[in-house]
Amino acid sequence: MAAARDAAAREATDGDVPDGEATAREAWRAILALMFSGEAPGRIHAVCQAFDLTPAAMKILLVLSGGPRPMRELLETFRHDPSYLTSIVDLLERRGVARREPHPTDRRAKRVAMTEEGRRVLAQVQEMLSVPPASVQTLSPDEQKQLLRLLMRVVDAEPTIPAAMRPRPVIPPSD
Amino acid sequence: MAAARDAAAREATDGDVPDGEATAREAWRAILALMFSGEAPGRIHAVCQAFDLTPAAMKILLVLSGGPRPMRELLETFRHDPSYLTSIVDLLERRGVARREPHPTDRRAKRVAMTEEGRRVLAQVQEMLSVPPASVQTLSPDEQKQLLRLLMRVVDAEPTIPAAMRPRPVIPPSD
DNA sequence: TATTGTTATACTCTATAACTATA
DNA sequence: TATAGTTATAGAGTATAACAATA
Repeated sequence: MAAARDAAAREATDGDVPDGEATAREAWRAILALMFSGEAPGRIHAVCQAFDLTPAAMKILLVLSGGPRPMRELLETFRHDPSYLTSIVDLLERRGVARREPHPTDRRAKRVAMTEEGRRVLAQVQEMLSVPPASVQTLSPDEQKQLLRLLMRVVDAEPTIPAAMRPRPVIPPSD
Repeated sequence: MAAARDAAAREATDGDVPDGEATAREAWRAILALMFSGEAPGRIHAVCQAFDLTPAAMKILLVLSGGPRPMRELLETFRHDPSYLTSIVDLLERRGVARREPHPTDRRAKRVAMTEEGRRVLAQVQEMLSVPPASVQTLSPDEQKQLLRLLMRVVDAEPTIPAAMRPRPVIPPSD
């Protein structure tokens, strides 16, 4: 822990960061700023409240949209404590959005599957979360397309992002 | 609360969203995905642990970089409960990164100011947070510049983002 | 013996209610 | 009487330790 801090201190004091990395860093800082301070934190909070789910439970729900998952796999994905995952799945079951089912081959294990109610809730959660902050509309339609194109490339390079969370290309209206 | 859910349900079921908004929405979803599931959550957690600060305390520190702030103003900015702000400032004082000082004109009020140690810690925190996920390097240097340019425009349109969190333009090396 | 998951418990983060001091 | 901030306390959210069942 002290080691990490020392490394940071070293880099923070001498300013000769390669230029290529500097651009990526500033872009990343922009993304952090948008998530940390704009309308985002309040809205995520509001969505969780509206559906009586914790942020952790909501993220699990997003992953379950891809199909039933053994608890073991969810643990690897989220790096939670096993007992905490138990409580999250308990909550999801109480809300009726997911249920435990026996693992087909390993009788020790259980799988977690999304219910029909879960699909309905997920659709609404995603709808509420997806509303962009007004500041994005500062960009022209063309610039917005540019931004989406670049961000999709970045997201595509992140293997751990569940399919339901990935942006989809916008198809121009057919009429 | 039920009203918000109903509105979401309505939008989630009929798919005729205006195309311009659809692009902004997908771009925003990409940003959410990067923050929710990539390397980001673990790293934010790690930084807070490394400096023994809570996420809330770290955000206050970022704001204080702009100068001393009355607690009242911090409450407006973060919409926390007053008693919770008290405990956050207590923590910042215990860590030696900020201190309370009397308000110059209103003897009821107090201002919170960053210490020299606070400036050192802030520099290291920002250094650690600013490391972009590897996926950003998927983009060419030119594309990274494009991305930064677009994101800076969006961030500039968000008035509540503190100066210390805003991305800075990358100046090409002078040699 | 190792692995999957649960129970019981404790710790951290955040909010609510009642209070003190100043305006 | 209203406002700035604190204390005491309660409630979520998350982790640690000991355990039961299956492999």
